[in-house]
Amino acid sequence: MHTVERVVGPGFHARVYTLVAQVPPGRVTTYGDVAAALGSPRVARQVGWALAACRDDEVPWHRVINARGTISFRGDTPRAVLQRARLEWEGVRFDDQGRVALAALRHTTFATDLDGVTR
DNA sequence: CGTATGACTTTTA
DNA sequence: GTAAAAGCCATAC
Repeated sequence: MHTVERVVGPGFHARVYTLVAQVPPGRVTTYGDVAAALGSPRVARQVGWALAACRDDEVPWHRVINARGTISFRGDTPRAVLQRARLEWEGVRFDDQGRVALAALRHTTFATDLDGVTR
């Protein structure tokens, strides 16, 4: 199915994919952590933007949530439901508030391997 | 090239 | 604890 033709377009996306892809299953990370791994904790928005433009099934975008430990969705409810379903399917438990144990599942150990990526 | 928006974060009240 | 405002950078028009 179509492979990703242009993963490395803007460049930023490539790094986001790499970091997110390094997040182990059953674990979650926040946009800020990914942004911080990229070098700037303020680019969290761009991280979300990169994931929004992401159509790569190989990228566990569902493992990326906001700093509140909840799923971020700005009008795309189906997407949030899908994300929660995938996380639950991986073993992530949600509380009554729809939040995950961010303190325990928060993955901040990123190995910036930009070997195969532009750099 | 300039303006507007955005799957966010953080600070301050 | 919640609420509102400012900040940051990239994509889209």
